[in-house]
Amino acid sequence: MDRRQRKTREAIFRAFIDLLAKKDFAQITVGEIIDKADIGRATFYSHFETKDYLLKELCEELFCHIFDAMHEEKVNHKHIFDCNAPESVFLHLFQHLKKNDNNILELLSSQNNELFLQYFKRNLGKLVASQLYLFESRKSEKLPESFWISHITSTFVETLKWWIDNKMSESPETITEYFFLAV
Amino acid sequence: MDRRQRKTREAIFRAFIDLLAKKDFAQITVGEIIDKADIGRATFYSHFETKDYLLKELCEELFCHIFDAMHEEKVNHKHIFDCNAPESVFLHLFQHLKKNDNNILELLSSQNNELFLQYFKRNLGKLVASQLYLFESRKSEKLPESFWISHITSTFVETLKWWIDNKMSESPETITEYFFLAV
DNA sequence: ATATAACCGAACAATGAGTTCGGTAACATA
DNA sequence: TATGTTACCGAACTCATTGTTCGGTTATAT
Repeated sequence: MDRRQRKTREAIFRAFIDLLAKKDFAQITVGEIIDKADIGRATFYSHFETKDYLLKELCEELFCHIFDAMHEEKVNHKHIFDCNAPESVFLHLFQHLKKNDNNILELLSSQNNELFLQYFKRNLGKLVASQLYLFESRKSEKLPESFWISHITSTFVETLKWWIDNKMSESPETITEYFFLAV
Repeated sequence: MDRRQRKTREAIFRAFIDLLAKKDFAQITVGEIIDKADIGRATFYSHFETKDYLLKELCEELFCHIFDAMHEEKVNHKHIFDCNAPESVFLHLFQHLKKNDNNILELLSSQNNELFLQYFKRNLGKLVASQLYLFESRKSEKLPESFWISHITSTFVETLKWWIDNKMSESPETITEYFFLAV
């Protein structure tokens, strides 16, 4: 990819995340983004069809970043998905989220987290569904599978929200414990 | 209240709910609302400061409607909040929601339910907090109270969402059972 | 060295938000 | 029934924002 394209794209994302930390998505204008990113108007529209697509691509990038990083750690340490420690997948997720590599936390500030978390939930659901055997219990037998998957996924996201609202003061280990107690 | 004011207000709400059933809140314009409601532009703005306030007032009205109706039933039948049947509060909520008196279900269609449910959750949280003793269990001892309240509230809302997505084909009794199994 | 592709910037039309104002009709009160 | 008040109409208006266009300029790849 052309270095110019890459720099422009990064400048837009940076400006966008900065603005998201301050105000709601709906209130952010394209004018503000291009001013902060210091690029021309036409350039913005040559990169992103609309403001909504910008958000969508940002969410995708963050999401991939989290799961790719998780995947790498998995390969290096080789102790994830250990059947004796089913909670390790989620522990790693919480750990990675706390690292806040790409200012993810700013995106997750209470105003806009709904947007990313919705996206997050849709994809996390697939992971949960594929790892459902980890959650077998007395409860799961009495509930429809789709309800059960949806409940686990939602509980993860709600746990994450609670953690963020609490300034992430607890350790990832503690949060993982809360998650498995709740679910 | 002046009959003219009441009629105008109702026409606006009606048009707004109709539109919400078809498209996302962000895509609805004031122009569409006043066309459908068949009123003047200035009239709209004399009733509602902005489109956002219209949504806020609609949510408040729906929310009050649900809880007021619940309150009446409570007075008439006198068997809610029976300590032997802690689930009855939530059963009544599910029952009332299924009745769909004011086209609530259209507002809760998957596109926009996030908005109302957020509002719903904020207020339901207070109810849960005041009735927390109903949920005492092995789990609750090990979790911070604020986490526990937030989890119960979220699980209720997520259960409701799942029910709506499933066309509300289950009975309120079954859903109440699912809710108490999950939480 | 040269062709290509990205960027600039300035202008443009189109849309929607929210306001203003003079005229009309419905309401409450006496 | 007469009168003053208040809500509504409708049409025009300003303003902010969106998304597009185009000719000129600069960075990049080969």
